[in-house]
Amino acid sequence: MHTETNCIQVAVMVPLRRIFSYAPPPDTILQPGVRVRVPFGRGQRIGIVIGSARCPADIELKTIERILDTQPILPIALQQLIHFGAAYYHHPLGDAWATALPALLRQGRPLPKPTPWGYRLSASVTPTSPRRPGKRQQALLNHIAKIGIVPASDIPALLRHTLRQAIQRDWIEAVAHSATTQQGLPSSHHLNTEQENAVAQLHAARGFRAWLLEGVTGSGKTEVYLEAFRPHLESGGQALILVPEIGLTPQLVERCQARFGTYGVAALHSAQSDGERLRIWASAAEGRVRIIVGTRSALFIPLPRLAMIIVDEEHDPSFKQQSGWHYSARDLAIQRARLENVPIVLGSATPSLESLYNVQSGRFHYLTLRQRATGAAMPEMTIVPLQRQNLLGGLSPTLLTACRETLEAGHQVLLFLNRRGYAPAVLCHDCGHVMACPRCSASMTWHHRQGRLRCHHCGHESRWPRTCPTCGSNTLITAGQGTEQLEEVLRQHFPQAPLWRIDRDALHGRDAFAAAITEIRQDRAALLVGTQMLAKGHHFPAVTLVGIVNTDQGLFSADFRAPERLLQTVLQVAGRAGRADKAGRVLLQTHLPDHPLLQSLALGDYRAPAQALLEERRAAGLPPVSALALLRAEAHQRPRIEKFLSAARDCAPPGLSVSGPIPSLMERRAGFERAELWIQAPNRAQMQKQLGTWLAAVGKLPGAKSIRWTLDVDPLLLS
DNA sequence: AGCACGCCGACT
DNA sequence: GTCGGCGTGCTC
Repeated sequence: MHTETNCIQVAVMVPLRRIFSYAPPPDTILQPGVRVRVPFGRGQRIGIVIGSARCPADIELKTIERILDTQPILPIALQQLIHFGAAYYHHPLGDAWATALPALLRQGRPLPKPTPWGYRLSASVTPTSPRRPGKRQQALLNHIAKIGIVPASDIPALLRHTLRQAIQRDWIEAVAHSATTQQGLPSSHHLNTEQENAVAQLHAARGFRAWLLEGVTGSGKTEVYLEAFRPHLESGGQALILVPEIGLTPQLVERCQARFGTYGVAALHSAQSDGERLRIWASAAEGRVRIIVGTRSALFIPLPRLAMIIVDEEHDPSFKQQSGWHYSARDLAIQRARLENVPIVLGSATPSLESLYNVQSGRFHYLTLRQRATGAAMPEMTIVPLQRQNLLGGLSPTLLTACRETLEAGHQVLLFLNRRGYAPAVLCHDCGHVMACPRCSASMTWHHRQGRLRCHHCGHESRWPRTCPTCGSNTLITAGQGTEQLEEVLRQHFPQAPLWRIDRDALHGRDAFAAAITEIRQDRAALLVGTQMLAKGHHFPAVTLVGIVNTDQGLFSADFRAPERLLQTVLQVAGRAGRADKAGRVLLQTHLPDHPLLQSLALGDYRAPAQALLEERRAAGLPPVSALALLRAEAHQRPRIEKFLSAARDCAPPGLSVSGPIPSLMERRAGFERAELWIQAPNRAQMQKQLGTWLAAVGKLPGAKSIRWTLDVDPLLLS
């Protein structure tokens, strides 16, 4: 005779692929999605109630220590999204929950009390406080007087103290909820026919539907997003915009604010403090903020009246989390849209091959903007062959001449080089020994200003070696160019031209970047040198010449996605340039002028070369045509990872094609030897179905505990 | 992930 | 003779 009792299943916030059962506290009802504090090991942990089950009464269970929420912390659709994402990427559920929640909630802190929707000037004509407003308070009062009712979300964290004082002194009063019937401001631009068509189709959408909005740079995609929101916002809905990096798209936030500020607009990103993020999170959950612009993690923000999701620059690899839970915010956003039954728009000038493939297979609907809304012509692309040219710091005479002409015409030049530092390598001129990182299989980068050799992969630093460690020679030289060297060469060559270097080393913090952008916008002749940072978000109207300094970097990478990224990066950088009255041109420096990809790219079109790459992927059986996952392993001794991965390969189910172990692209990183298995399947569904049971077996393999291993489903960057 | 238990090298 | 290295095992 077996007796059974009720037990509560809890996803504990530890990276363990299992659920734990607890005895419920007496006289309680626990809904799924409620946070609990549970005894775990010799300490306590936060967990999420997943459900309840019948357990044999003779198993001794610990009891839930404390219930932290009266209501589920996330609505059911988001709970389902986390469960789907944990299952799809085969990540421990508790850890997926931990990733999805703001830090303070993950730590068990209470939800903040609902704050007022907004503030207005107090009705009392004679303030009870005898004190006069201070400088800051007066500024705040003036601001509120001008706007009428200011949403709480529009008041910067800096002014919260000022605000609290002003409320205490009865100058300002809280408004409980959006009593405003205000509408967004009308669009300041007329939409062109293409934009109108796109907006009309989006307005007509009901329920879930995924769109790819392919619009050349400058075609006014943002305008389409904003106008697509309008009716939803007017009927009380909320919108979510995901962007790759918020620091690079402040204009998007500003434009939302300018047009729909009365509805409540907030940005969510990692530069904010935990407290700030939680406040914004809570105000979105309460419906006080109606538009959220955020990076990857904003995907999980609760929006009770969600009406539409946008993923801007959907091709950008930063939507894929590279550590911990390896999820793609873009792909999960589609799942969220499906679960919440709302339309989703993926926008890009250079869509990912994944999205193009989804359009071709009918999963996505397609919208296109071919004209630049500004009326500016697309820049003209020219291939600059480098063979047998005299290069000055990696710059050809053709590019230097073009720079001079552009500066003399009073315009700006943008030189793109995706390499920080002075030189990517230092080597011995006598014996060829390369100064390598002792902990990684990579060369050390020379940083001239700091006078340090630095490894860009693990942060290891050393000084310039006095002599070659192999042959003792003292003739050590740099090889190759980075942005720091480009800056030096250009300053010598064009001493009177203002020069801006835009990379992570030259600019510390968001403010430095914003300040540089403001200066650059001053519209005088100048040289801009930069990395990836220059390629995203900002438009530089005075730039009429773009130089791609090292095009070939993207042609030699062992990452099968490198050509796709090269294509996207070049066209994105090219799109930064020019405006209606100043035609732009782009020079592509290459040692392979006849390369078909470059030939095709030089026509300035994305679709033809992208389609060619897609056909190559199809022929090679690579994503997006098939499904791919990587089982990566790291350990100090190479034989151990090889033994582990071989054993894993040998227990794989027949439905998965597993190859390897092969050394990772970077064989050693931060002192760890690295290798991987490539797992391929005809499609994602089949992959997903078979990975689960296999992974359970892999976890039980000898060595599985002493080797660091991770599964990356739909890997985006090989490393 | 933490944290404890458990066997082999250089130190008070 | 101990302190401590990290291999392995467990967490309801």
